[in-house]
Amino acid sequence: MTANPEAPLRADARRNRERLLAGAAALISARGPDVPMEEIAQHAGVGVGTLYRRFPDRHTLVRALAADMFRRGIALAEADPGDLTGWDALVRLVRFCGEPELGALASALRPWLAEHRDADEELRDLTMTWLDRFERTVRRAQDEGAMRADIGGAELLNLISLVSCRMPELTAEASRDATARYLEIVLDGLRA
Amino acid sequence: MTANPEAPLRADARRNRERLLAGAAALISARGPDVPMEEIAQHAGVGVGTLYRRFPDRHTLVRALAADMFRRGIALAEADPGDLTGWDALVRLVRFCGEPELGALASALRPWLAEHRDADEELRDLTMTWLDRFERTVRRAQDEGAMRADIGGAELLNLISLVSCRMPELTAEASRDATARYLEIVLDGLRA
DNA sequence: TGCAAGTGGAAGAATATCATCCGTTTATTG
DNA sequence: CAATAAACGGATGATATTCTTCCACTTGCA
Repeated sequence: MTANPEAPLRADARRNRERLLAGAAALISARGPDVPMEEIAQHAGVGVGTLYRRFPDRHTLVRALAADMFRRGIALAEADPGDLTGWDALVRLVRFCGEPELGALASALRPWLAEHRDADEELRDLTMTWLDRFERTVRRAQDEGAMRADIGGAELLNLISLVSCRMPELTAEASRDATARYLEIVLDGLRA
Repeated sequence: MTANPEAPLRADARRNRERLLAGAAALISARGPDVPMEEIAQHAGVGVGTLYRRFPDRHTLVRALAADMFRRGIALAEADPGDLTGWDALVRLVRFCGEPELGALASALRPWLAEHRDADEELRDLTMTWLDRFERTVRRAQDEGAMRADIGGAELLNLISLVSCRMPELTAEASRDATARYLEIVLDGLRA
């Protein structure tokens, strides 16, 4: 019990933590941030006790998911290979938002984020960084004249997140396919 | 107590019934089909007792909302003034789906409908009629060569409903405006 | 092999929602 | 203007759901 709070986790514990995060992301994408903690645990194949040891309450868990999501988006935006036009970089980014692990989760967390972002400095920072990276790409595409100028990055992001939501009445693959198709239409609508 | 179950309602009762339906539509659009019955009653300015007398359970209430919604959509599609091109008729229809009373409600009820439609003949009929009217317009626009041919009516309807959802973090008007803007982008993306 | 770290899941507490019931109020009718 | 049936409100007890803790048992690791 000398327990350093930052002590490295035992191997099995780390594995379970990953399973919990992945399972929670999938479940929350489909059913919103309020799915019972017990289901999240079951879905990850662990007991509730384990879930609560790793994430003392729902807020901590959801927060971790949101932070992860932003970091992946930011990383992708910053990994832009320099040889793309602004438009192509935007297409790349938008298509990536169609991936369930990013788009469907973002979609499910949108109301939760709107409510909790302001009270949490790290989340606020991540949001702003992500938005900034996205807007930068949008502006490049607009400056090239490839994209319509009457919509901003924040708004476009919102539209994408609406279209990327997991549709629970469809299978996971069908939902993902539908999202991809819808995003192509939106992209066509964005052309100048 | 000879009560004919079809007896005409007293004037105040009919008024309250309307208020309940309108309030429930708004509330459910914003927060889904599971909002507490008590809130629905409060929002309409009546007691729960009154709500339960008019709609013996939640299913009956939601069903009434859904049926109403379909009927309004069908009526609009059938009221198509003959002098429009297929494309213009489609635009008219899609824009109307942006109205909160139709689009946001449809959006909120989508999962509920997917689950309950099959067990309810009248709902199934209404769904099919509405879909048929919509598809007819879509096909007209496609036959004219004005609209891309790689998306069907059902799919387009689904896309519209995603974009038309009420965004609870925005005011009602802001949400409606955003939807309208998004629909214009989608419409541009639909052009052949 | 020893033991601290990790685990599962039963169980009690806390909360939220349902749905009924009945004393009171109101519209309607003659 | 009464008389009366219809409608109303909202307190209330029943139910269901979800949270969170706790501890006897298991397991990775030095």
